[in-house]
Amino acid sequence: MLEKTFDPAQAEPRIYEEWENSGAFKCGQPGREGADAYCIVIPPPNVTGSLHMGHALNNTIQDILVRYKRMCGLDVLWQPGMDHAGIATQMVVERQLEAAGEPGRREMGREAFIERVWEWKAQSGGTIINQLKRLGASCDWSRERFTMDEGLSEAVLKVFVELYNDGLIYKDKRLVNWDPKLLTAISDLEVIQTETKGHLWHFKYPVKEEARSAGGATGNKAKQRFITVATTRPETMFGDTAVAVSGDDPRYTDLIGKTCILPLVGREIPIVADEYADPEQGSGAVKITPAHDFNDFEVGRRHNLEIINILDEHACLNDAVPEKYRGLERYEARDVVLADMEALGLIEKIEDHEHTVPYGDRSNVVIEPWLTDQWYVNAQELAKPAIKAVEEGDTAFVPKNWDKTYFEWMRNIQPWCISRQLWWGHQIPAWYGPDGEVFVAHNEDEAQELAHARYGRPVALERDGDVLDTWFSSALWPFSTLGWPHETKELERFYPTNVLVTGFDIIFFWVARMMMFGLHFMKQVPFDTVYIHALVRDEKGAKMSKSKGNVIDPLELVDEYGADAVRFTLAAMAAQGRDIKLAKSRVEGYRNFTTKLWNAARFAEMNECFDTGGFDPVGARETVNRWIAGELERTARLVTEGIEAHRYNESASAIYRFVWNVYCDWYLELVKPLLNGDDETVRAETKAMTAWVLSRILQLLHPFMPFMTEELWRNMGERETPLITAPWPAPEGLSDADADAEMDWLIRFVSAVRSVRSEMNIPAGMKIPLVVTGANEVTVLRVSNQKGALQRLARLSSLVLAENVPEGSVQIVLDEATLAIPLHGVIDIGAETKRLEKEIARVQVEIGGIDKKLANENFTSRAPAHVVQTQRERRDEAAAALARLQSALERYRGAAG
RNA sequence: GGGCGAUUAGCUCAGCUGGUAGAGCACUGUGUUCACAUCGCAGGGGUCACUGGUUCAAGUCCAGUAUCGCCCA
Repeated sequence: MLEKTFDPAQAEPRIYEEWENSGAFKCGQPGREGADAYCIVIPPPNVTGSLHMGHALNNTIQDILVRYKRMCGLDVLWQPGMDHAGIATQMVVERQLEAAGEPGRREMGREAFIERVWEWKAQSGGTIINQLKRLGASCDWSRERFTMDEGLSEAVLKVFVELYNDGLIYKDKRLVNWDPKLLTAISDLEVIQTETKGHLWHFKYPVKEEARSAGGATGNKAKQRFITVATTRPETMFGDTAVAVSGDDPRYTDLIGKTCILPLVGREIPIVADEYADPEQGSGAVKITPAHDFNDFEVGRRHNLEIINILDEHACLNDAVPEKYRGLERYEARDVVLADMEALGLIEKIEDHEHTVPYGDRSNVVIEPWLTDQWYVNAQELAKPAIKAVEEGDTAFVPKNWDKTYFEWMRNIQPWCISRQLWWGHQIPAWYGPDGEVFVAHNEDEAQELAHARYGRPVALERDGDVLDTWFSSALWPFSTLGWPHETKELERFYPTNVLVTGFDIIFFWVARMMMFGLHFMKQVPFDTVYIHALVRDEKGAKMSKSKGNVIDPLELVDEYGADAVRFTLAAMAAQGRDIKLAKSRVEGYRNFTTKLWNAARFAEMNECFDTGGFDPVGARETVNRWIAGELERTARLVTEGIEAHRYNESASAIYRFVWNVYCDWYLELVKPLLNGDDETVRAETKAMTAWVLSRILQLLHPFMPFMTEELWRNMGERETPLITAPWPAPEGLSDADADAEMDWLIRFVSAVRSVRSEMNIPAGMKIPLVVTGANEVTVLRVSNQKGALQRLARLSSLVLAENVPEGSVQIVLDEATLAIPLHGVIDIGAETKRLEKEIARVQVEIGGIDKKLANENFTSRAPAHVVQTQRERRDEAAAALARLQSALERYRGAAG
């Protein structure tokens, strides 16, 4: 016997273990050698990460696809793994060392530190993997990969060396986003631009050519001309090498080409005309600090300006500034500069000013644009085929409009800085000779060979200490995890993969880079489809983040409602193109749905409806059975189409409606008498159909709620295979229009009677007589066929056919017939009259509307014939109903009068 | 500044290619034999942000306005 309720906490781990032990998650299952392959690579979560709602949605969608395709008979690989998250991981371990009072990273040295990171990973890394399992993710864990694994590292080496040899990786001195706390370069995408209230300081720089006359020490200051520059970063003035003004700005035209004297420093710097200076902004003149501002760097390049780096790696002033200021931290320096400028009377004014300040997303300190030597990938070159592939549809975004975001970024792509000043990661395979010459090779021996060839003798080589950006290795994920650079059978079989499922915020991070490297090294796109799902937000629509403290922990929801309910909720809310604002009440509602299914199964069990196999629904005789088979098949089609089109919410709502509003609300109620009846043939067929439909429900629901469906599958039939590897329902041509029409009529009949009962406050327990009048042949037949069901569901004491409506009856118009409920003395004629009048008014409005349409020449001539036809039919039906309602009303009036 | 998107029932949201406005939750009334009170039955609630346009027909297509959100600079 099934327990009274399903206990997810007890059942889910047990079922998951059984799946895993059975090998069902693995690709290459016996019997599927000849089947089509289907592959999804997981967007690798971070080894330090833990499951948040975004992961829950992302992996639920992948698991739905994977389970569905597995049931369709494909050879499925869901390739799992994690990336090594250079900065994040290094920070975690460093913090751990600090907390334990142990020597820091630099004290213990590189090798020992990296050993500690591996230890950390073994002990506490990858908690997210177990969290994914709790969600039911059916990844092939036997193939789990990590970006720092030997195989993936081999791929990284090969890629680096090849791209270097092809000239697509190079070393360059450029401005990077420098994190002065973590002491490494970081990517644009790791920089958070934050709106900040600051100031705009207006500094007066004296113009050399218009200085006061020599010798006038005390001054005829009025004669001295100044140019006023506005800046948000006074402390960078030591690095100024020009002042820029707009060439169209009449205030400054005469100054272009002249020079000014940089206060505090005394350096002469040119005044140049450049479009970057905006006459509307500040004073219209800007100081140019090419070494410390990305825009200024470009201006400097255009005017061939000197680039003076004034900061060290900690963002303290270096020896390039006057002695007084050396060693000052950038914000200390700011205060000193302001004080000194003030003392010189060179501050014209100070305005409040809102501007964006870059912060490191990990360190949360202000990022400094800093001039350094770094390794770069020529992303512009690699982007070309990646852009083309999407333009030509080799890879398609779903929903489509995301390709705009992709194109926008790819077409404006900057050189990709891939070196990081960290220890945890793939160390760059570059060795330097005594003269600084670089040798890029797969290993030191090979580098030595190259060096030997150059120097003609063995020399000491020093390896580049930097490591590669984590995304460099993540970019190889779709093929490195399949065994590349080795020609494995998995690589052959599963590349290109089918779909990448991810959030839009990841388009730049992974999608773009995977596309570039996939195309370059495999000559094929890494995936046919990129499905971009919604972002999960909190109830108010804010992005969930740790700092905001509005995070809903998916595992808490799983504890509370079960994994099935959480998954179903996410699927049901995963409509395309919209964010998900998650409310707990939705999860609760879908938990109730799982309970409903459980109870339906218990009902089936109590009535000995077991799926013993071998039942052919095509041969069913009973109308109700033929009907439910057709309804099931229509639902199966909707569910299938929904998944195929990535419209998971449509699949979810189709199966939800079928299970609850069709199977439970009507079918099970209708078959109760049959299951308890005397007709053994009917009974056997109904038992079989009840069980068969339940099995189909379990199959269709399995991708969405795998645990409960698997549990019921085992308990509700004799099975050849666990549900996870059971086949997906295929269409069998089960629709029967006559059965559908009859059941539709029955449902309307029962609903109408119930409605009237409720309106008239007829006690639920009270059975009432009902007389059908004006019935045509079909209705006469249906009444006879469905008499038991009608009496039971409408709670009728008797059901008869008659010529005339008995006096004092409640009357219900149903198609051509009028249902009369004779209740002498019970009914309130006045209330009934009102009810009918209201109904009449409603129908009249409807008819009026249709008549207006049909009277319109343009409508009848221009609208498609079938639309016009539908309107005519609707009008006829409404008119017939109106006539019957009116005659019903007449009878009351007769009775009252 | 550039781009994307949203505005539909009290709340959270569906509504694909134009053709009778839907769901869940909440609310109201009511509970009959043993699947289910995590439930059943019945019900109330919407000038689909606004203004124009296209069309026989607009929540749906187009333009503009307002408000809100996100991404990029």
